[in-house]
Amino acid sequence: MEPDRWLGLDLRHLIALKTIADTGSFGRAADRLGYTQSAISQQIAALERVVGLKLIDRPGGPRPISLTEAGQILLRHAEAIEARLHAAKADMEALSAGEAGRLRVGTFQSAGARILPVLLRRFSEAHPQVEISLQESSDEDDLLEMVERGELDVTFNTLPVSSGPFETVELLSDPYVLVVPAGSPLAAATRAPSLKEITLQPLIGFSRCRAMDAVESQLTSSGRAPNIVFRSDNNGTVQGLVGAGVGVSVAPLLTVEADDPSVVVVDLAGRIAPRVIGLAWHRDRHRSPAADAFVETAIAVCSELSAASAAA
Amino acid sequence: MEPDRWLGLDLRHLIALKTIADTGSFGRAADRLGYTQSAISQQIAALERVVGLKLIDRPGGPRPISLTEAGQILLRHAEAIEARLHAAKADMEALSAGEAGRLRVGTFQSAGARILPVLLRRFSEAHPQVEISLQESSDEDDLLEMVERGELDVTFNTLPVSSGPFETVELLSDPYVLVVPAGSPLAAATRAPSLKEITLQPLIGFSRCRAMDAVESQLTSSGRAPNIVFRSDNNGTVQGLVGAGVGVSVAPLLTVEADDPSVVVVDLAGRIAPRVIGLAWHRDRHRSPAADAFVETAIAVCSELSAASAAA
DNA sequence: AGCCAACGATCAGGTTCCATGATCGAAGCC
DNA sequence: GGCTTCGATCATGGAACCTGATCGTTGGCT
Repeated sequence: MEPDRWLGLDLRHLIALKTIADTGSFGRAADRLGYTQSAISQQIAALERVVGLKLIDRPGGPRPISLTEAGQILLRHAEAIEARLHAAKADMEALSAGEAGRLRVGTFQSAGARILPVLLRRFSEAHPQVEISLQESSDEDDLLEMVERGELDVTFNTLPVSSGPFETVELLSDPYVLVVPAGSPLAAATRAPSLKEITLQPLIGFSRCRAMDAVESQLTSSGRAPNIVFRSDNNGTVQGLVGAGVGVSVAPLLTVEADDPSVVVVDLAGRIAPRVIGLAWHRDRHRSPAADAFVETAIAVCSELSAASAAA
Repeated sequence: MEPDRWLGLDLRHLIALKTIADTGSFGRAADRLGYTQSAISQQIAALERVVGLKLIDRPGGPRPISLTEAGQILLRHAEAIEARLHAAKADMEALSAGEAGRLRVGTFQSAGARILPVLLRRFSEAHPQVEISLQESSDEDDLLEMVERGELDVTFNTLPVSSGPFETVELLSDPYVLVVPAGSPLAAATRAPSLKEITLQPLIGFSRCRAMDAVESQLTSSGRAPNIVFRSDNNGTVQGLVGAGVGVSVAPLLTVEADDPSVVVVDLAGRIAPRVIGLAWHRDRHRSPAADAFVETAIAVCSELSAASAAA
């Protein structure tokens, strides 16, 4: 049996290829990786011998290098192998931490505000030895990238998630409502405002994210782009500006403080598709018993939250 | 920036882990890989230092070794990384072959008999420089494994395919029919026989495969297991035995030689779900222009076959 | 044309790690 | 106790990675 030279391939050579592609030069890749340019040159030469193809065009002199087609194709594989290695590393670290280990959870504000308090209390009662660490971002795709790099074990996200090595479970549907200042003509209306009517108002929006883009896309399909006058990451800020009369807001129901007398919440009667909140984790990773339990608890909590809001 | 010791991980060490798991001992893994037992011992020790966990329990003396939980989890990652490397290797080899290269296609008999002649003629007229190499198997999952290992570029298969890193496209629906001996009472019946009636007959079956299992499962759901008296890989054999009066056969329409006067083809009126034939390829692999063209041509050919059989 | 800068390739040599072959330690069996 | 089976460890040679110096190519400027 002849040894397969591919098995002798050095993972560091794949990382060198990736860093060259990223930085655009052998020298800058060497700086970033803490090698000399000579080492990088030799690594790529070794990789080319394994692969049997030229991976990088070197025109000579000060002209910039470029990846060949083979180089570009191999780069995709290199990135996937690196990601898989991150997943393996994350699994080993989680196992090292053991049953009393940490569960690293990603969250964004509106999911955090309503689901997490109940969920964390319920979960911690059942698993007091498990430490939860939370990472918040206003960008769901940021959280997914962290899951992919093994930096988070599980994250809240809006579904469907961006494509990638993820598995998800749906937790709840969160309908969009129109938040208007108390005393606004829209507050007294007896029917849901049309999308076009909403676009005629100054709009207080949330920071750009996949869910927000979907809302704005739906508003735009009414024939007029929404007039966003302000964006914030912060639920309270958005609602405060509405109450102060600066504008109205299309907001997920979960983000709205219902007791606030300065605003009125107007049902949109399904004119905007509801936001679906779920949990996502890395498809390739081993699921620890703690992660399993966290997901199960989240499903139960949100089922109760949904039932409670259907009864109200 | 501290170098990540995971990047120094040697792929051969992952393969050692996999082979130990497979063979159940360091010594046999060494034999299989062409190393000494000492090398294997040191490879696993090095891997355990990288990972930070014990991967294999060595009870000592002649007692068998076993993988720890960490070992089992890492094994899954090792297998995925190896598969990805195979995909990369296959892509590089395909690129080496260039535009005039080979396209390795997997097929099974019934797809082969009816689709391939037209398809190959059409494709070769349009791409005379591309050499097609065919690999036939009666087991669709066998073909999928070869796609996964990079040994095939694309394969015919019944959909949906087994889970794995595949992408598929649907080509056509192939209804199951009952093939009975000419002169059989079932040949003269004016309505489609029930599944139970079919299970009362001696049945000539095809070799076990996912599609065949699905048929047998549907027959069994009528309350009685099918009475399989003979199995064959070969369409002609099956039909010959039916014509000789040995039994009847539930066969995909595409496999049936319609001109044979010794048998009668009975429509089953949808009592058995039709077999869906498609093409599958490796999700992680680069798709060559030749592979793209082959898929497009297959779609066109099968669209015409379906239209022709709807008109007949 | 000569000089300089930017860039990657190659060389010589030191260090690290992989693999072999021999030996040791553990455990079961007769 | 002796033998067998099995993996660990040791000593050593060879291969490959990495550094630092030098070489070759190219473009731009004077």
